[in-house]
Amino acid sequence: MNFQDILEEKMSDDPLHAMRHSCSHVLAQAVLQMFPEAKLGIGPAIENGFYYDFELPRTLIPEDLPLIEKHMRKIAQEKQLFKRYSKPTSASILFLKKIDQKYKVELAKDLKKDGEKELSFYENVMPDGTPRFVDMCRGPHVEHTGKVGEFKLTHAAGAYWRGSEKNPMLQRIYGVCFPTKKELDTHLAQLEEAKKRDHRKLGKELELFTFSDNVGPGLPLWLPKGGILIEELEKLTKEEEFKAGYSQVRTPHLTKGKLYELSGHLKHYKDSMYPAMKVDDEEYYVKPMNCPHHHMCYSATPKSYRDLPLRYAEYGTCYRYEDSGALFGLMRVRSLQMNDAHIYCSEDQFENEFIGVINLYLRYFKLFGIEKYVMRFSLHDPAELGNKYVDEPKLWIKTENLVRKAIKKAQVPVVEVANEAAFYGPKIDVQIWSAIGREFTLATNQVDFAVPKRMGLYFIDEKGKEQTPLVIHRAPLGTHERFIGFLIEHFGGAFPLWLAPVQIQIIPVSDKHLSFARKLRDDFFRERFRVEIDDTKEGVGKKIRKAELMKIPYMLVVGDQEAQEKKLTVRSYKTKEQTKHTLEDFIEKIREEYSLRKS
RNA sequence: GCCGAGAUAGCUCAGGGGUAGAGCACUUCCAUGGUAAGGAAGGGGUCCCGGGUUCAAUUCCCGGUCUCGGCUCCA
Repeated sequence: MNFQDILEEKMSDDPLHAMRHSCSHVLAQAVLQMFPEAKLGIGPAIENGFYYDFELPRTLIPEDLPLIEKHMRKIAQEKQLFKRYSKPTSASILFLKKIDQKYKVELAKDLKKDGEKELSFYENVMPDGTPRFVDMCRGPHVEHTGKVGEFKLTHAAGAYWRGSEKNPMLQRIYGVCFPTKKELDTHLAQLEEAKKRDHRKLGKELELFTFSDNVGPGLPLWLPKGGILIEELEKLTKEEEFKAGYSQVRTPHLTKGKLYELSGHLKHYKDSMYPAMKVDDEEYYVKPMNCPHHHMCYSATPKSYRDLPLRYAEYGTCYRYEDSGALFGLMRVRSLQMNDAHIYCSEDQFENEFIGVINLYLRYFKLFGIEKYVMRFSLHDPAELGNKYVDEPKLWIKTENLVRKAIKKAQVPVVEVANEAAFYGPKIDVQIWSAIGREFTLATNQVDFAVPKRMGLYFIDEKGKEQTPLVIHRAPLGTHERFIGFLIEHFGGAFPLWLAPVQIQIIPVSDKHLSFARKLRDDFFRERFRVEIDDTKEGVGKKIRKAELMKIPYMLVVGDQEAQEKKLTVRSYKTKEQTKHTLEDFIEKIREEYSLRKS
């Protein structure tokens, strides 16, 4: 269950919800007018609009959508009443029989099986009583089709019936819907704005990363400017982890398959791993995760309870063979560098450690100004024990309660969601949305009560007895790929000074001022600032424009004036204002701005 | 992986069964400039790849690759 579904549940008593859902009925009716043999799937309201799934005699083409919209507008004008019945009227039965709605029949049977006593039907009838459309539906609906608001069909796409890839694929039509034209237009304009922030577009424009057909899908190549983002993030996390008592380990990208047989990953993960390579009669894999490697670091030497908690961190590079259709810019890739760490602790230490991790998350999010996220407490599903999850029913409950207690103590709001856990334990996932509205897990904080035991990890307790440690897997900054993808959109490409690949652009007024510019650049280099000189033979205006497009925080125009006055003319990307500073003052100012990172 | 759409210059895109187009970028020359595009000239293409149809395919058809919109899956 993703946040979209959660939202939908929350929305169901919202008047907007009834309007959008009613709009989906209008869509269904319109589609039936165009394709009388269409089979209806489901048509819920979603955030900002609605969709409806259909089985159609032919594939929709983009030109179909305006035609369907036209039918919809006519239906809206007709002000057909929405009438609720606990069973379909005779007119509706006729209607239903004629079109043999097999998906609706399947739904009705399942609802009955689930103990739903009474199904409800919504009929659309003309003001004179002529029936036009009927749908089995829980409702609620607006009074008549004239009240379905302002809508626009946005796109069509395939979608499995009832979300299962075992089922046939239906055609889904998406639309947006708002009470007024103005709100609709505002929303559409916002979508356009969001496209400008799309990390795939900005990543290209700002020369942060690229993909190459010669390298492969989902394998991003970080260009120098993107490399700086990576360097800066790693600097930050290493400082934070140092302060929080982590130590850094380094592990190879490869391992014998044996390791994953031992850990249990092979059973649960094989499909999303690159296939094994055979070397010296041994199967080797590229690692899809770092945990088993770290566990081998743990077990390298005997551990005492005095050693715990032990925190092993590594920006580990992993490879996952994700479905080709799932790849999406930097947000879903096949090679990823994870802000990983594993905390080995006793049960008594667990709560403190877990809360420590949550607080680290919150500190990072505050630093980046990340406000729109949801913490999802991902639980197991008892029905999937022994299959998707390790078969330890009692340990699941126990561990989930441990986490629940820690969450309560940390006072962070979470949404509990079943059947989202890792195979080895419950987790807290931080859900965020990309500029175009797709949901992703940005960061994750997991508890593992199973793998350490399987792999024979232990420590000697106070009584000299062997005990299995709990392991917390944590990745507050997720992976470089997804986190930077998110940051690009979050900042719209205009990074704060400490992250900006180029912090200062020096703009000489003419060639005469190049040597002055170079001397200045060296002054900034000494202070470890990232500076570039625009030494092209362009006018100042053009150079400013280029620096603005690259969203560089500070631009220094240097010419005769600056040389004479011994002052710098500074243009700020943020304020677009020009100010004058001595070199010393300016360095002091940007140093201060830099220090905000540490707050 | 599944359903659908797309791929033309470094980038953004137009075009179309018979010498391939624009803007920006790039190179050179002129201009030596003051806060979002100075002027001129020039170079640049396997029209994604492989097959088929055709006198002729970048264009039409089939297959593949990659990207995109979704579904499924997931950091």
